[in-house]
Amino acid sequence: MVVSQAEPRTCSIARTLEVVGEKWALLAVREVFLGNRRFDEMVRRTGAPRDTLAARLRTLVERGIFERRLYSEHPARYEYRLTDAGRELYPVILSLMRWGDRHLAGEEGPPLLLEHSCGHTLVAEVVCEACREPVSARDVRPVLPVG
Amino acid sequence: MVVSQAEPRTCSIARTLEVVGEKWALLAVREVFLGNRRFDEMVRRTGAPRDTLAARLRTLVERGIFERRLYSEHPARYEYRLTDAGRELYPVILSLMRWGDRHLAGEEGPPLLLEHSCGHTLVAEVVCEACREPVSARDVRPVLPVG
DNA sequence: AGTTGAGCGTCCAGATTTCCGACTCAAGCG
DNA sequence: CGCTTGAGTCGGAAATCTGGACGCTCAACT
Repeated sequence: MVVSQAEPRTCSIARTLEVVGEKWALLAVREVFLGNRRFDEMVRRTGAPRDTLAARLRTLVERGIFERRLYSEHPARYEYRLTDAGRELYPVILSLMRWGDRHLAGEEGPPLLLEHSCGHTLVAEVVCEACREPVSARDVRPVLPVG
Repeated sequence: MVVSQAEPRTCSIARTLEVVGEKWALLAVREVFLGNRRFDEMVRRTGAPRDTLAARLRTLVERGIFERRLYSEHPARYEYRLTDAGRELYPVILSLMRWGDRHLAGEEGPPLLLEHSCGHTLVAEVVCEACREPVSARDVRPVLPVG
């Protein structure tokens, strides 16, 4: 009897979204990538409600995306820094940004540019690590891991 | 008077998240990339509540990510297909998946593998379109567009 | 000394979303 | 006829999000 196991898949996409898929989470991550590590600054730049952002930062610290670091004693002040795992979210941020640049930027073009150390404006592209070719959905076939 | 315009930025990341950032949206997109274009199938594979998924599909169609296409008259049945814009979300999906594979897969490894047409298992990497080098956050500097 | 302001939150009440199970409706199957 | 499949809708409970007010500590101004 072949059971067509149609239970919800818990793929890596779903798992990742459980960590950073809540509202405002990725915008908080964006701000830290842009160098704004402080609560008030993040509130201003993201537009998130203070309460919501506070909650989000708490869970992102718990989940190992941010580290809460004391940067001033006395008025005890903390800033949020990316952990290594957090830093590896950069491709996610770049892909989202790229899509928005292409599909949602008005005539004025993208509202933010990134300059790569090679001297060019960064345009992010996803390639296959093995052959270095750009990847499009039609070149890819899903395979169940041997288990 | 220098006004430190700290109003919420509407960057491309925020804009993109407004389109696909709601709960279940990207999982619906994932399913269609995996070839499951039908409502019931998506419900089963994602685990989303039926009504939430129905709402999500509606907005994703409105926003030009999916096309709702009749595949059977009489019992009128529709399936959801990616538009060109939707197909370009592939890098987002791949980046999320990659992060999950690295940081959230248990001992059994990733729950799903992708085979690239080059013959290797796909490992997605983000490179700078200009110099083809892998991009890391520290090689990048934000620049405000001349306006 | 008193006031203002920055920085970093918490608290609360109300609005929105999400969730879940049950239900509908229209075929097609045996 | 009664069961199954496909694609939803409905209603009420639960969770999440929101905006505004408030608290606290310190530093700087008047």
